[in-house]
Amino acid sequence: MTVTIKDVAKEAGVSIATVSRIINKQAGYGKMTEQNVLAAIKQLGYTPNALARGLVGRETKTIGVIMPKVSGLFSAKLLEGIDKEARRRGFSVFVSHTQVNEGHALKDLQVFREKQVDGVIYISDELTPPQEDLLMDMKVPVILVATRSLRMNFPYVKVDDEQAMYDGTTYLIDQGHREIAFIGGENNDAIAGGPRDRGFRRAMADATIPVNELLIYYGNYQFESGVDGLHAFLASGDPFTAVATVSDETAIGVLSACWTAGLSVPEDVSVLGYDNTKAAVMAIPPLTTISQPLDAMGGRAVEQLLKLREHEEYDFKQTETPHSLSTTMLHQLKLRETIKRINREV
Amino acid sequence: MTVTIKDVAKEAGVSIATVSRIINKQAGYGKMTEQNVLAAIKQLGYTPNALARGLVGRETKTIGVIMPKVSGLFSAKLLEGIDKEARRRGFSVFVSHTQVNEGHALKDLQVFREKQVDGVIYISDELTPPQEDLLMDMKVPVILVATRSLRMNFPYVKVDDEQAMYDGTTYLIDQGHREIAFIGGENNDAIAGGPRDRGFRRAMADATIPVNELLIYYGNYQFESGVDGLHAFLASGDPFTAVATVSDETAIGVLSACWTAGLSVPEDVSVLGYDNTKAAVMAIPPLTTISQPLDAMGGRAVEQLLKLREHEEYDFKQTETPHSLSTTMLHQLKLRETIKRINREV
DNA sequence: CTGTTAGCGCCTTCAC
DNA sequence: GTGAAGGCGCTAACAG
Repeated sequence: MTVTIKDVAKEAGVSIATVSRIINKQAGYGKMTEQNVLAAIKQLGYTPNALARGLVGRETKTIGVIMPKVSGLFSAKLLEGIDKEARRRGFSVFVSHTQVNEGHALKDLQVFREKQVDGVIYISDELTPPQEDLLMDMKVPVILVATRSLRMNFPYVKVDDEQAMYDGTTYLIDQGHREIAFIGGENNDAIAGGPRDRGFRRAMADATIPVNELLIYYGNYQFESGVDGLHAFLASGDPFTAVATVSDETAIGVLSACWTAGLSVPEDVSVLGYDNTKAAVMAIPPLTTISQPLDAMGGRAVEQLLKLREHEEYDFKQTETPHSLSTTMLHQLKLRETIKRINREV
Repeated sequence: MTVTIKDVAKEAGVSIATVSRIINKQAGYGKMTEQNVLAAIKQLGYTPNALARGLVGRETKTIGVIMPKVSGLFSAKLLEGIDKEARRRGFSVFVSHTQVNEGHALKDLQVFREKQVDGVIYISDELTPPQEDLLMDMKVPVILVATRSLRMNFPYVKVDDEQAMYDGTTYLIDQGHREIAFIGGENNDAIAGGPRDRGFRRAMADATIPVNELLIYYGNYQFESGVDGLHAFLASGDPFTAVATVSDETAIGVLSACWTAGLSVPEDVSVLGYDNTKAAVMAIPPLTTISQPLDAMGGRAVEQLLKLREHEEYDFKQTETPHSLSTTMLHQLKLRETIKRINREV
């Protein structure tokens, strides 16, 4: 049915071993035979079978990516970086857009294992113990992006979330804001939510501004969290001049809710985002946000992943220090138009 | 190194055939042996090797998806539908977010072929002849989403773009608008751009409103097209009260440019989007748009794909009528807040 | 009910 | 330089 290496061999009048060598550009054959074989290949329309190749060769040139379906834009940007670098290196990418359900990620990892991916990139969610165990069991390189593992020492690629949030909040304070509301991450998770929460609080503390717990809301990084958060703040009756958030989408939710409530941004309330996805530039007004170099992070992730693979390092037992291949990328405050300076009368 | 079916067989004291049967839930073995084998599997931590399986079984339980990196939100919604249905049926999804470059899609198809995907879903872009040829050559089922092939008879899943745009435009007209600008698709492509362009023009014609070519702009479905388009219209000096677009992102670009220009929506200008992605609800003001049931379309695509596979129909020569598995989904006008009624004085 | 035996398409020693 | 042969892990007929 389908044309195989054997057909090519016959057509070219050589053995399959020779064909294999030529396909894989290994040395050991004459210029002439090469011509013949190449001709036969073209003539027959031969395509190598990656399954057979992977079966014997023990590499599939495939890397698996697990990412929660948080924000389309967040994923897109990250994926872009991953995809580009993977492609450059001749790898394909299997993405599992883990849906709502928590169980899926584990199942997807299992599928990755069965499909023999050469490595996995795990994005932005907290790893559960079963996942960690499975990952260790798979004996493949693993890179975490925008997240960390508490129990294992998987190398990660991320920004310093606490510092980033600290810087963002400090900027707000420097602009004269004192009553600052904050919309945090899911259950204030230990991974991204926790550090950002701490960053916010530390900045407030350093400026000796007490934080008003009524102006703190924990959401899930989505648009809805932004609108719900703003409503909660409004309902509290306590005044605030700014709201800092943990994602652009959430910030846009705030923008939207403000608009609905007749509050104008930044005149009535300033808003700070996080991520610097395309949504930030599309927002009205354009969103001032803490920028994560998402595409670079994606590229870096595959780079480190392959490095890990070269070293055949598939063991990630917990240690004191972070894995040597871990990378902390630089965040940056991206000034746009949602934060206004407040002149306080003394 | 890795544990195989053979190890399990030895551990359980049976033959590999029996193990295989049990794994695949085929009939023919005793309760007892099943217990033993299952125990051995668990004990050894055995996982089937999908490559070996695919090599012999001639199915990989994998479907390949090609989609241009147009809009993160557009893709996300569609992918959600695809992913969910595929998962439900035990399939994995390989997505190729075809980047900027046109050459990539063909290369990715080639990779799909080598990896022996069981079918491919091709989204939202015009197929090039080489792609069509390759697809035919691959002998796998193919479904087109939000696009069509001119030369081949691949079944598609889409909305009636012309009618949808006609309806949207007509709505604008019914609301009293006459000077309506239009931002179309890339080069006015034959696939989505063409029909939408025609739909717009037909609606105008039916209302006996001449279209002002200065108020027509062809972009690429992105945010930037919206801002550029609006600027072009403004520069023309000709008055307009509404702008119809071919994507939500473009519409949001218009919103943004209006905001910058000090025009308020919908008071000064009404705006119509297309797609009804999440961006539409996040927009300020929330965007009135033509809704494509993206998630349903995605689900439908895999459904039809697998149906094709059952029938072993891999031949898509051009015919008079569309393929019987083609589906036209219903579009719908999603009224929100970017279109205002105009009362014209007579 | 269960084991034996062929391959699936390819790569990789090992001879020649 | 090139060919023959032995698997990679698994499924699918055949035999029992």
